[in-house]
Amino acid sequence: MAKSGIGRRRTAALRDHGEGYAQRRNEIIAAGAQVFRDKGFEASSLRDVAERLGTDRASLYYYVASKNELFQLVTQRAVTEVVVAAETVAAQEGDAESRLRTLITTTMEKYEAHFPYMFVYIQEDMNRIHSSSIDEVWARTMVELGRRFEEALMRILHDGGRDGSLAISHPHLAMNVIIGAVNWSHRWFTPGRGSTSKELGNQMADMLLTGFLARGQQDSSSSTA
Amino acid sequence: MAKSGIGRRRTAALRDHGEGYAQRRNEIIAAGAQVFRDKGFEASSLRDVAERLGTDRASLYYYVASKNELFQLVTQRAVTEVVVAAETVAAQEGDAESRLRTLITTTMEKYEAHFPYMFVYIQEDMNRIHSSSIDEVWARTMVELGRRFEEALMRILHDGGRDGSLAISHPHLAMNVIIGAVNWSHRWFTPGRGSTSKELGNQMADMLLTGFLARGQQDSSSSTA
DNA sequence: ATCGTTGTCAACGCTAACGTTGACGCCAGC
DNA sequence: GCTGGCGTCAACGTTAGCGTTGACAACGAT
Repeated sequence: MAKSGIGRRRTAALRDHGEGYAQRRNEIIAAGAQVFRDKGFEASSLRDVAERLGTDRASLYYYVASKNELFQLVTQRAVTEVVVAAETVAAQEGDAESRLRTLITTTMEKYEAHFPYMFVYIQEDMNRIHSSSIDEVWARTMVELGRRFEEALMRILHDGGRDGSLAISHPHLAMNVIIGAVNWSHRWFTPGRGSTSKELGNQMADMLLTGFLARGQQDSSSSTA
Repeated sequence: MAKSGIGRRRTAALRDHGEGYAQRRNEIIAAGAQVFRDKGFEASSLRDVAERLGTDRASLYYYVASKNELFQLVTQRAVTEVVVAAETVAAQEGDAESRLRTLITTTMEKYEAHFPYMFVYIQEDMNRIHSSSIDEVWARTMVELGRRFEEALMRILHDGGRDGSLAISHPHLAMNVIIGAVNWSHRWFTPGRGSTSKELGNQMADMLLTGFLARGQQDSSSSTA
């Protein structure tokens, strides 16, 4: 609110986007992402971010208005991109099976490409943000993006029923299982260590599509209780 | 450390476990669980807990030494119980398929029985606790429990390869997919709303065992990249 | 009746984080 | 060489949480 001193200068510098200014700003965003990923939003302080860059906390305010804004800058692009990609896949031609596979691999690849930005977002439960210190308006936007991702996935699952490529008795639960499997990667996936996102995505798709049951059995105690 | 005043009295009251004392303490633990679940550990303050109980923050210290201890009390029993249950299932007789199903349903049932205690634990990433304010020794214990759960699951998956009931090309990834699907429930499952944990567990097991692919197809672009 | 225990709470000191201010050294362009 | 913006940083005021202290009112046991 107080457009005083540093606030003015930041706004100005941002407007006439100086050459190296944007670059330094990106360094700060990257450092912020790492800190947020390590400690979570609430436990992170701008002091941590400054230390990681070997600079002073106050210097950050020349580039960023607040911890909240930094969080937004960290997540904004990555999340939007993932959601748009998902919607694109959902709207593609082709049977639902292959679109589901593509959605999973594409999402994993995006998680890798936007590492660790995406995981910062996944870690925070944007649904409970009203009781957190994250900016509320921003949180609503994020929740909305999450909803759109779910919608894209649901569309594929429903299409699968129609085109006969998928057999899904409980679509909403299926959605949560898929999202859970994919998003839980924030606890174990580190780009560069082990398989690539593409490999992992395909293997995950295999598992989710064909199941763990060895072929040549038809069992299934199954169903409700 | 400072065994002064209130600390002494708390220790004493705890030792000669007064009748209503334990009960009031449990109320506080329950309230703590709710607050932790709503806001996450870091964002929660003892002030929040006190307010939820309509009492004063300082009163809590008569029952609980610190926010850290409260967190431990909230998670301790639930997590231990889930892990022990998982190990029991893993050690049971029977083919791997049915044990895997049982592990999933049992876990979901425990999540329901220990709601919201278990979700408080799942929400926090105990692996990054060294950079959080949660007690480090305690965190290690929790990490160890998580490892034991994974171990139990891995045992079942391996057995499935031997007894021929499961076909799993990438066991470790399969483990992460299953755990992800199950644990992600902390974002969408509320006991009493919708299906029961037993129903959900069985449906999830169906999905993971048989996959989403409609039968009568054998496709699979499959595998690595 | 009185005394001690029990549960509570107002108040304190301390720490850490936030966002702001004002000024400093430095290099670029004139 | 002078001047002006640029990036930095020491220092400030403020807020919020922590854990502690000391006392008070209620009540049960003696």
